[in-house]
Amino acid sequence: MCCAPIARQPLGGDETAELAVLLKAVADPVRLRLLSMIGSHAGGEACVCDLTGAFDLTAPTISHHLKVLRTAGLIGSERCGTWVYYWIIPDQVARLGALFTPLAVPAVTG
Amino acid sequence: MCCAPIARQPLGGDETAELAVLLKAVADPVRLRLLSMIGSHAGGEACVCDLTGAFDLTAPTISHHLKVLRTAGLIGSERCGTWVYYWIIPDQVARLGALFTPLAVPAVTG
DNA sequence: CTATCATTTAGACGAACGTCGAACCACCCG
DNA sequence: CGGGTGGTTCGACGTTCGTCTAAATGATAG
Repeated sequence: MCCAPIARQPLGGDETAELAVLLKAVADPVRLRLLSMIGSHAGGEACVCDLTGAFDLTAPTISHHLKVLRTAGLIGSERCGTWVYYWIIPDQVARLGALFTPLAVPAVTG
Repeated sequence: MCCAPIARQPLGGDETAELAVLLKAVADPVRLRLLSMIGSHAGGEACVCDLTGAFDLTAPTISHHLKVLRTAGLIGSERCGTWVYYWIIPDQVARLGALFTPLAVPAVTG
C-alpha cells in the first residue's frame, strides 16, 4: 500500500482498523492543535513548555495527548536536559494526507 | 483558509474544533470502510444493501454510521424508490486531504 | 544531599461512542 | 387497502475517551 487509496478500491478490514488508529489520534481538537503547533514550530522541534501555555488544560492532560500522538507514530520526542522536545514524523502524517486525496476527485464511473 | 495548512501556521481553537468533528467522523474502521466503498463504487453511488453485507454488523448500526458521515457532510444520500443511495461529497473530503499534505514535508526551519 | 522545577504516570470520574433489539416509516406489489 | 421488504429511529447497555488530582520520576541549583 504505497498511497493508501481510500477510493478506487475498497479498503479491507485490516487496513481500515490500522488507519482508524491513526485517525483517532488526530480526531481531537487539542491533539490536532498540538500537531499543528509542533509542525509549524521554527526549527521543527517544540518544547512541552511552549505547548502547555496555549491551552486551558493541566500539564498531565497535555502530556497524555502527546503520548497518544507519539504512540500513533505521528511525533517523536527526546529529553534534552530539563525539557522534552517533540517533532513531526512526516512519513506517518503523509499517509493521512494521501488517504483522502484520491477521494477529492469523484470516482469517474468506476 | 483555502488549503487548511496544519503546519506553517498553528491552527486556532475554532478551526481545530471544526476539523476535529470531520476527523472524528472518519476515525472509525467501519465508517472509513464505508466511505471507501462508496467512493470506489462504480457510478459514484452505492446502495445501502450493498454496504450492509460487507460487515458483521446489524442494519441499524450501519445506518447509524452512515448518518454520522452524512451529518459531517462527507456523503450525501437520496431515496430512489425502494433503495437508498449514497455518494461522496468531494469538497469536504478534500479538506481532510489538504489538512495533512503540508505536514508531510518537514518544516524547513520555518 | 536537599530543594525545586519540568514532565510523566496512576487512579478516578463523567461524557461520549459503538453496538444491539425492538419499533417505526417509506415504498412496491397484489 | 393489506402484506412484505428495505432503512431508519429509539432506548438501552457496556466500553472507550478526555479530563482532573495526587503522586512519582528526572534533572538542575544551592
